[in-house]
Amino acid sequence: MHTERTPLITVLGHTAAGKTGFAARLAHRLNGEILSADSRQVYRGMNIGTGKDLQDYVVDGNPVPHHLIDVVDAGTEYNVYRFKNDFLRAYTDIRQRGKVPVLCGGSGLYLEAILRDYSMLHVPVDEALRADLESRSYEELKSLLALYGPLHNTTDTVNRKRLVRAIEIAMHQGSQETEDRKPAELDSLVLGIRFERMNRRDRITRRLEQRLKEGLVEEVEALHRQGISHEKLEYYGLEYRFVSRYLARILTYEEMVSGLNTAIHQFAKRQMTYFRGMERRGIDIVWLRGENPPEDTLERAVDLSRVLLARSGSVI
RNA sequence: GGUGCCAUAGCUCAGUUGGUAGAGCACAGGACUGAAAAUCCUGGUGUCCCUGGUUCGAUUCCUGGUGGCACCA
Repeated sequence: MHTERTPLITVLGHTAAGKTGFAARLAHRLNGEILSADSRQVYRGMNIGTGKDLQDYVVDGNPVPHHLIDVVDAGTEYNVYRFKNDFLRAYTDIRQRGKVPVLCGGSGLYLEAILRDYSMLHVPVDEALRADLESRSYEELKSLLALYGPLHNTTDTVNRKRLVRAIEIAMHQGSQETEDRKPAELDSLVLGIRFERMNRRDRITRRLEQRLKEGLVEEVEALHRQGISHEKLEYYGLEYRFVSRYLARILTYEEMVSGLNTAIHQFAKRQMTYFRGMERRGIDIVWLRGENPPEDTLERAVDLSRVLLARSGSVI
């Protein structure tokens, strides 16, 4: 049995780099389809705040098919495990139809889960276990997790919630054989779009102003009216967190805008740190300057993609 | 115009009984496998408003400016 290498083109970059429009144009040229790698855009009804620019998927009047957007209801939970499963299903589907898969997004963990093929088993919530762990102290939970060997995830011990989940996963893995699936190895091209720091900040600030004009506050208000609590809105992204605090009168309008702007700048910086980390862990990223003429950048990306597709025997 | 108070990091402010200074936020770097736009770690970036004086030494005390705030006219 030979190991087949299947192609995957990835477009990543910090927020407000114009990834979506770029990936859509690239996919359009390559007869491809987009797989979103955005941990926020999976939620239905969260549009302005997650930057779900659906019009960007239309290139010269032609809609480019996209996946992994609007896959769950707002207010429910989603995570990297579910993302990986959803990705594999969509990816297989795209390949079977002979299309070129283009992964596009800025959620570093989600991207890396695909590009480095994280192994993740299905581990259901164990209510009995959780109830049992409820009474344990933080230190007790920590030593309990330590019984299962070295930490798989170094951020497992940052709080109780993560500790409990880590123990749940560790116990589950101990109780069953390690998964022996052999995923098709990816033949990967990773393109990264980045702007210089000052330009990145300008773009973020301008886009935030734009989103406020488009009705960001009203969107969050509507979600809250539908029954998503302020407490929950804290976890659906920066826009929802800050606007929710404004609606709850914890922040003034001015504090909300400036605080949100700052938080997005910090997030973009963290994204870049994550991407550098991915490079250190062995993922090659071809960086494209956002400041360059878009046509030149697109042609370069098309050329690089064709080399990859020819190598993997795909016809375009 | 008079009197009083204030002036220290990008911002808000501590502090130095005279030995050139430190918090929060901002900012920078890093970590990252089931909430990842999450969570966490590290780092002080400075004409201490200007001028003259006292002093071995002044951001600190004193003189005179400048700017701000308050009160009185």
